[in-house]
Amino acid sequence: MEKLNDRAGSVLKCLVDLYTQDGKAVGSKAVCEHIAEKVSPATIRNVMADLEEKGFLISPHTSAGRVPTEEGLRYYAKDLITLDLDEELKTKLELSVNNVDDVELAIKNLSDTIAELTSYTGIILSPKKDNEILQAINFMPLDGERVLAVLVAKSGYVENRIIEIPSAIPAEELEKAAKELNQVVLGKTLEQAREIIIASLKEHKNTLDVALEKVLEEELSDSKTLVVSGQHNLITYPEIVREKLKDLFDAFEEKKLIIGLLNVVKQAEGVQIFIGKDCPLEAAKECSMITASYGSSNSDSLGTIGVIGPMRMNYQQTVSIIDYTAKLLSQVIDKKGE
Amino acid sequence: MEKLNDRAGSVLKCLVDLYTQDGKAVGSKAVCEHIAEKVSPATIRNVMADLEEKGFLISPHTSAGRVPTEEGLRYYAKDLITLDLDEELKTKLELSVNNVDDVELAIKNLSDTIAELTSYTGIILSPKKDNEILQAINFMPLDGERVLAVLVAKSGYVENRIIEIPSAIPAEELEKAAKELNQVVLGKTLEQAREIIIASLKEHKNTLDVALEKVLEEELSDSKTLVVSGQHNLITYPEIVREKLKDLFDAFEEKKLIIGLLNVVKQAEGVQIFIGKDCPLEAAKECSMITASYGSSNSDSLGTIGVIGPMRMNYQQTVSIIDYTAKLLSQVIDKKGE
DNA sequence: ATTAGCACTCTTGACAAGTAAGTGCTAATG
DNA sequence: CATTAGCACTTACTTGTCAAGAGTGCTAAT
Repeated sequence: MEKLNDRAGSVLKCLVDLYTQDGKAVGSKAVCEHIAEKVSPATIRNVMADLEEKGFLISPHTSAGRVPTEEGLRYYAKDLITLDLDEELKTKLELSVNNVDDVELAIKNLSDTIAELTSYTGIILSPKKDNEILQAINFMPLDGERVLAVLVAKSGYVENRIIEIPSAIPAEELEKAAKELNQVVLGKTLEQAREIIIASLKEHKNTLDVALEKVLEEELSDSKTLVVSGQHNLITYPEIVREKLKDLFDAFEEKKLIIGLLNVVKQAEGVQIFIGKDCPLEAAKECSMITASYGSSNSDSLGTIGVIGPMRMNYQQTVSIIDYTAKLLSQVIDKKGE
Repeated sequence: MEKLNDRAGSVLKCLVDLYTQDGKAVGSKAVCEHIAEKVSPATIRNVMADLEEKGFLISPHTSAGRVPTEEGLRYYAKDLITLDLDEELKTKLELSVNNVDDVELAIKNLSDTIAELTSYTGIILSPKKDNEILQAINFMPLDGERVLAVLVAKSGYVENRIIEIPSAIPAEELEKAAKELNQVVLGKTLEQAREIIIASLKEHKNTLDVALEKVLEEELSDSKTLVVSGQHNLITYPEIVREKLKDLFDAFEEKKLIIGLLNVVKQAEGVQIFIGKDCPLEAAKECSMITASYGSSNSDSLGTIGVIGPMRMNYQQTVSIIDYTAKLLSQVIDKKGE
């Protein structure tokens, strides 16, 4: 993609900034009034004609000013914004994870805050639990045929499963089993723990281990959760027609869809920007999506954080927020992992 | 409210049925074509004029047919529908709680199914946990300053809390405490358990009890949860303007609002119908809401189940569904309580 | 009591004319 | 030579008018 000269850049930036405010086409006069350079509307018009030539702008009709194309927005988002976040916003983001030592809760809070700050929809995919470090494991007998298994990870994440067992196991037996298991499995990741249990299982057939293996398996298969905040914000943007809105909300409900999508996305480093048809989610083909990966620096267990909003998004601010939040969340997780 | 004669009733019923299909005003000819009685449009017109006189109908303008007023809908919902549910729908509802012995999950499934069957928004407020029967209680030491308390209720409901304790407590001590507590507290309701613990606390100051009391208190204050399903269905109805839609979604997000509202509502027995301005929720003043209480027959621990949809709702079917579901859910809970 | 017929009212869509907004082009300017 | 003022041109938006269509209320006939 060729580089625009300074003036063309300023005009495009100014036009996009104006356009994103209300989604209406903007004319040369309006740009002239808001641009730093002291030039006349006629000059702006010449530049705008060039930009249209290049495919960055388009006029809905001859007397309607111009609207950035997806291509134009892409150039804008790539080359014309600077990462720079208001101190106030930084503080708000930090506050939402302050004194929170449960990662799940931190994620929920951040997602909410992102939605609030951007007025778009915040989504956070939590990282796989495979690499969570087991801190404690315990069994509680409930009745003859059911045992509650409690797994606590170092991150504060707690999971319980009720396990059906074929025959009653006395409480002492259970305690012994738990203690033995603790010896072997503590400090390992869930993934490692699983392997160990499966191995030990092969040696001496133990009813409890069979059951526990099942627990861990479920754990791993269902190991990602998605938090979505502020969906209702999208209702505000009239250019998202009701039908598309419905599709989007359906997608949010059908979390699997989004999880799949974010898995595709998470490979890359840094902030990724998807504009219009770039969006890997069918329902968002007329929206934009900004994502970033986060995660502990010493593990490959990554999650993804993102925002979905209208195509006329405030890219500058949103990208900054996503960038900052991804780093913040990584810190939170790092701190827990210590 | 005076009673309408048979013919007026038929006309009102037929008109409302037609109206609810697409929300357009309906004329005498349309009614004539769908009503069982063999009468001419002119006759229908006379009846409609009467109904308008009584305040049940209104014409948007002289040549537009008629639309039921809120009053008209109220009469319709009260006197002109019969509780009668398709076997197929019954089966679908039953299937969604079949083989589900976790009450929380049953509630979620039912809410989803209601939303799916009605195309409106399903809401279920779960009953207070006060009357849940404790089946087991246990403590797991995590590190020097934190203990995980696990409470299991007979219903399968599990709650964990991480408790911060001022000074380390040895594992044996914890086990002993748990065992003692189990002796005293098992089989009691959460509410009773709380009282017992507070009492025992007064006798011998025990660090653990202090912490545990806090757990139970949180439990009680935050003892209701709200499940909302199929919000996106409301997007379909164009008469719900975007602004109202936003208000509604805001309300769903702000669950407290709805919880408060459903608390107000739950006094009554049987199905309650709120039409338009009857709705106790500000954002739903132009919608309708149908609710019913449910709960174990041998306790006063009630929850509420409901649907929010457009004013031109299929009252007949929706009321039947809510009625049936409330009974179904009560059964599920009764069965668990055994 | 019911109904056919008809005049009346009001919305809707189409069309025309006038207005406003914004453009592209040309010629003048520093 | 880049910039700009000026102007003709294009197009959407608005307003007004008109005809068609839908539905009503009323009256007179059955």
